[in-house]
Amino acid sequence: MSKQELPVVDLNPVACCSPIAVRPMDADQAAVVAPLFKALGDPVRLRLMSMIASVPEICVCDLTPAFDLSGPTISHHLKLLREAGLVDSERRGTWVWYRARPEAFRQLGALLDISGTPAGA
Amino acid sequence: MSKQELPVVDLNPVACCSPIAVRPMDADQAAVVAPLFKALGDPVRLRLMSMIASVPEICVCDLTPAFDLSGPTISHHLKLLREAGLVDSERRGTWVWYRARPEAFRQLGALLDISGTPAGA
DNA sequence: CTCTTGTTTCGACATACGTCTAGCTTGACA
DNA sequence: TGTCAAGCTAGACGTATGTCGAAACAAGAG
Repeated sequence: MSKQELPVVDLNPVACCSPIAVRPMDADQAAVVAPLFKALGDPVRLRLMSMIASVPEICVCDLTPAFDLSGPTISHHLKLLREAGLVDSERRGTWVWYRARPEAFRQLGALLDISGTPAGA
Repeated sequence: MSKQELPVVDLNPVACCSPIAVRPMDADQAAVVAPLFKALGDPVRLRLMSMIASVPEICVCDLTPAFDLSGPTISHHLKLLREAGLVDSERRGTWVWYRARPEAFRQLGALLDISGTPAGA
C-alpha cells in the first residue's frame, strides 16, 4: 500500500460527526448515519419526504393518492422514514398527520458540507 | 382527503432540483436523486466515500485494509459509488486512485437545505 | 516470457427490500 | 351499539443487494 496518511480531526461535539469530507468516518459513526441516507435512497420515500417537508404538516390521506401504490405500501415507507427519525407522526381523529424533523436534515446537510475540504477545492 | 394544497415552485435551473423541503419532488426528479442517497446508504460505502473525500485522492490499496471485507467486495462498493457519480477513478501503473466528485456533494447538500422552509421553521 | 502483486469480473448464495392482499385497530357518528 | 372509513400490521412473493471464492485482467520486475 502507499502508506498515505488519512487526516485525524476531532468530532463535532454538536452533531454526530464531522462532514464526511473532513475526516474518515469510523465504522460506528457510519452505522448510525448510513440508515438515514438509506431511508432517502428510495424514490417513493424521497418524494414522501419532500411532500412532508414542504408543508408544516400533511395528512396520509393527501400523500397516498399521489402514488400508484397501495395504502399499505405507503404506510410501510412512512414507517421507515419514522424509524429513521426523519419524520414524526400524530393521530388526530380519523387522520394521521406527518411532520418533518428538521434536526435530522440539518445533520445530514452538515455531513455533506465540503467547503474548505480536499474534495471541495 | 383534506384537500390541502402543496406548494408549487419553479425548479432551480442550476442543479437538478429545489431543496426537498421547498417543493414536492416529482417522480422523475426522485428517480434521478434517490440513487445518490442510496449509494451513501450503506455503512461500508459511506466510510469509503468519507475516506476518499477527506484527501485529494487515495489508492484502493489504502482503502481495502481498513475493512474486514474481501477485495472484490470493496471493489464492488467502489463501483457503485462510481456509477452513482460520487467518485472518479484512474489507474496509474499498478494502483487505482479514487477522487471525490464535489459537484455531486454540492447537489445533495443543496437538496437537504431547509433554511427558510416550512420544515426549517 | 513468466512470476508477482493489485484490481476487477463472474457466479453463487443468504438476506434484505418493495410490493401486494387480507385482516386488524382506531375513531367518528347515527 | 353497529357500521364505516382511515391507516396499520401480518404474511407472502419476487427481485435486489452484500458477500464470498475463483478466475480473469493489468502492469511492472526479474
